[in-house]
Amino acid sequence: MNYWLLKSEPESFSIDDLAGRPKKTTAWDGVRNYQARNMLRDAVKKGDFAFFYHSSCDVPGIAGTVAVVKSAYPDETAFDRHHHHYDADSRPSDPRWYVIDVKLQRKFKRIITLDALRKHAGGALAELPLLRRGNRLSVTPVTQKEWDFILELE
DNA sequence: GCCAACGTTGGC
DNA sequence: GCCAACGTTGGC
Repeated sequence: MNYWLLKSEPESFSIDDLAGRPKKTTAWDGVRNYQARNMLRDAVKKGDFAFFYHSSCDVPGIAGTVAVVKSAYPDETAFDRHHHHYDADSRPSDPRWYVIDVKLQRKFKRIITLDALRKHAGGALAELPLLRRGNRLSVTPVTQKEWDFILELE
């Protein structure tokens, strides 16, 4: 079992949007970066957990946790020519992009802000990819120790 | 809106 | 394979 951090811009999809979905579950679609795709496809598995991170917003930070309820399968938004995430080079016979299904586990009472996380950039969270310079990946791994530590910050 | 830090594209 | 130009991410 592994832990992850998933980024989303709350203006397009927030933790409250997830809470409003049937069964509080959604396909995590729209990942269009190969490194992130590889992790989604090959490493993230049903039974894993992930932080739901709000990026590019007033208060960037971790808004809650989700459970991975389905391992990778093809991202159908890539096949829909009218969809914002359409990719003509991804075909059903040879899909290029993948999704996982996630279910809301817990929304934090208060967001664990990027600022709060940064306070530990020299210590317990020194290796957290999110805090590394220039990090832009929307799917990154979190160790068990980091996971436990961050939960204590709520 | 700015800009750093990437990733991708395409000419050569 | 190199690398300049361009696009995207995301914090500020």
